[in-house]
Amino acid sequence: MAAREILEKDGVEAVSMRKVAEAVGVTPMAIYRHYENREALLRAIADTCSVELAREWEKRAAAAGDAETTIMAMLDDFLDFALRRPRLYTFLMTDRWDDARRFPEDFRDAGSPPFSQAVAAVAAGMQEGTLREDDPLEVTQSFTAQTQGLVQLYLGGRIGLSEEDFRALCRRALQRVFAGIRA
Amino acid sequence: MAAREILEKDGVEAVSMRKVAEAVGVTPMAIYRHYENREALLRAIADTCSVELAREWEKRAAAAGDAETTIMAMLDDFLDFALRRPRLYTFLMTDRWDDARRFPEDFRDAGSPPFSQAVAAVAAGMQEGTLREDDPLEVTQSFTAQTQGLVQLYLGGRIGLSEEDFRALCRRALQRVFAGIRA
DNA sequence: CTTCGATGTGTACGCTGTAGACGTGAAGAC
DNA sequence: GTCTTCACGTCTACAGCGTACACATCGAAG
Repeated sequence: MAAREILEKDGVEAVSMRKVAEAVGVTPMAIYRHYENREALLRAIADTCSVELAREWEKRAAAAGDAETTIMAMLDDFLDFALRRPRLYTFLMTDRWDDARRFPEDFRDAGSPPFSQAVAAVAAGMQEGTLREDDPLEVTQSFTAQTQGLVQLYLGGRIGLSEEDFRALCRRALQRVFAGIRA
Repeated sequence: MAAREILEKDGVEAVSMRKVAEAVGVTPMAIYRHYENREALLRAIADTCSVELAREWEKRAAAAGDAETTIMAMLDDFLDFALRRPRLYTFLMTDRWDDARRFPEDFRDAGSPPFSQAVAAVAAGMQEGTLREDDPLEVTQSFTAQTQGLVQLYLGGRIGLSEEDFRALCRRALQRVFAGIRA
């Protein structure tokens, strides 16, 4: 998939049928034999990447430790992805999808693998008593949304910190969710 | 500013020089006498809207109550804006700006009025003892990022809830930040 | 009256997604 | 062997985009 390389390098808006066609060595219209339109092409890329990403993350899911430790490790994985492949991240996470996976239904089962793993960690934490009894799905979403918000700000150029400082900021923010901010 | 109406109705990508020109009753190139290019035009819209928004929010800033109450009220204001004018919200908050305001420097002073008000509320909460002593800026960012993340998911069609349910979800998420999730 | 700057128009170029007509070669039916 | 079909590709064309550039208009200042 040559289109995916263009995407990772220059962002979605750079993925034009003509450029993809040239990269593949074919005329632009030939692509339409395989994808209904540009949107469908982009979606195919998104699906492929999601699966890949899920497989990457699954490997480290079986780490030992309590829920908080596991979740902190997941944060690092997530930031690795977001900061090393920002174009792909933006494409997968923040661009508008008309039929994207939806919370809560699609996340109940294996809809979004990384998210499911986080939910599992949270549920385990509640079982082992290190996390307060609550809806695991919502709790997970509470802090994943926070990280996504921070990453979005960072990638949007709105946080003037070095990558390292930003990662530390994310960790502190997440820790506040664990600890609460109320006195 | 006719461009702004197009933006609110159909989103940034619908704001073309030709459409704006037609709406104003002028040829596309005439716009270039007033704005260097499309980017500059968009930025002018963004600036105007930011100022308007800041003025709207300032009105309700002088509410009584403790920090938590004040912040919860601000959440409602924020969601009002995000849900009633989603195109404008996305444009102002999530689209990439090359020289957007940056955290933390630009937010230290009056860089972002609504954000500053939230920071003030947090600082007040720490002073009055209802919030744990911490960096007010970072604490504020911790929960504003969460809300922005949730809104982004919602506007991206990734949360299949009614507006009312979504608002409730945001409130619960924010309350978890106050209380913490740790047992 | 002339000059000048601000403001507009008209035309054109290169980019985009994609519709529609056409070619072409391999697979299966008779 | 011939004929049909179909997947796959090309070529051309159109409407839309941002915008560079040349030119027109017009009120004010000299």
